[in-house]
Amino acid sequence: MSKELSTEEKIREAAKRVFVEKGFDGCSSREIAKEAGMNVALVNYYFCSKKQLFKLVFETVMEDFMMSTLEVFKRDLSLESKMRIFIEREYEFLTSHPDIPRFIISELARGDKFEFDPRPILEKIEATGVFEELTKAQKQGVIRKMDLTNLMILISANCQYPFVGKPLMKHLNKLDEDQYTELMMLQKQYVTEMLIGYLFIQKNK
Amino acid sequence: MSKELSTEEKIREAAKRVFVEKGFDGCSSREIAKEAGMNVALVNYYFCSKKQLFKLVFETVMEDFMMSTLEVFKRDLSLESKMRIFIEREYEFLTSHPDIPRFIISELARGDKFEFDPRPILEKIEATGVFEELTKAQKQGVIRKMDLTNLMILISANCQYPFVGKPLMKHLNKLDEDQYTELMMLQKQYVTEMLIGYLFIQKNK
DNA sequence: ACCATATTTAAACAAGCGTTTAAAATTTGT
DNA sequence: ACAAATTTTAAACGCTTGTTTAAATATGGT
Repeated sequence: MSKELSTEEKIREAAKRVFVEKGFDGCSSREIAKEAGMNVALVNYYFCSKKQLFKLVFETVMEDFMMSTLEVFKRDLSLESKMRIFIEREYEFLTSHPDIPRFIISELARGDKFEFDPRPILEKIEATGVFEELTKAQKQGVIRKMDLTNLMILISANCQYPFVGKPLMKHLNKLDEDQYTELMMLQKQYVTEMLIGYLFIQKNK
Repeated sequence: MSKELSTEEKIREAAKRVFVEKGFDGCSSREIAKEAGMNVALVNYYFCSKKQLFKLVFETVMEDFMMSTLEVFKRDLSLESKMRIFIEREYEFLTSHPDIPRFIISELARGDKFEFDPRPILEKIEATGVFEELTKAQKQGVIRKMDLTNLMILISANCQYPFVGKPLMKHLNKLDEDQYTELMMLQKQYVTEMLIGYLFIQKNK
């Protein structure tokens, strides 16, 4: 049982659910308190302000999101295997948390709401060794040479967009949840094949 | 001069700017009125309510966004040319309106705020003949066979994500506006090459 | 058992929200 | 030029917002 949550934790978890679903502007302190089954004043008692609670939630969501998939680059595998597993994990994570990247992007877009310092998360990403590995692979002619930012966008686009753009695609194609999940299974395969095919340089000239 | 805008038009244009930038929940009627240089009461005088003004703005933004690029499919060109021009136009449009897809997706995600009927826009899309052309090309073995929704997501991902995810990428890579624009030029080329290479079936076995 | 501390509560605060009102100003038709 | 209709205004409406207060309750150490 996960009943043994403290008041502070209950509020944090409720806030995560509500913030991710509705955004900072789209919900009230009272709604978060209600979701946690607590009094409104407790939000400020434990977290000082709605803004500060949000900042805390945002940072943990951001870290969960980035780290859940990048771990694979610490493993001892070929780059191609890592890439395949990374995409697999990304789709796995996003299937159960499809609204997280949209949340992160939307909130970062209105950055004046809180000051987000990307350095801690950047250091953790760098600690996985992704960047060195990719740079090395480029020098060795294993993968296509391009700015790592372009490469990152290419991969993120094909992993995240199918979930970020889900509301749009569901509206235009009138799909229910099951149909969309099925589409994502296929999408993952197409994306993997396309990205691997494009990024990795074929040896047999 | 574009000074000859009526009060109604001034409010509509101001609302578009503010809504797209901050979202429905992120702004007030008073902010829109101020942006238009008008009295608050005029918003409701001309548009009945904030919600109705939003609905109107959303529909026009949606149509502009979808139609600005799909027109190319009405032209008499090879499918590959159309695809290349489509991607070109998409990057062109999104370079000057980078926040529009994020706006559309974010607002659709919280769909209980207004009832959006996708049928009018869908009919216009179908009138361009894209779907028939793609289906025909699949039957003839010109392009890879897959559900058109998967195909649409594949293309949208690689065109829209670089702009939708701009806040995230700018934060993680500490890029200024000029650097990002430059990256998008390159991104467009990679994406075009990758998509054409993957989707179109090579003839020389 | 008691007291100090920590937690939780209901109530209230000013400020901002979307919207309405009714009067003022302007435009229009004749 | 005048009256009717339209447009614009300032002010107010009731309600919700984030936050604070002070009293009530629960907890823990001695």
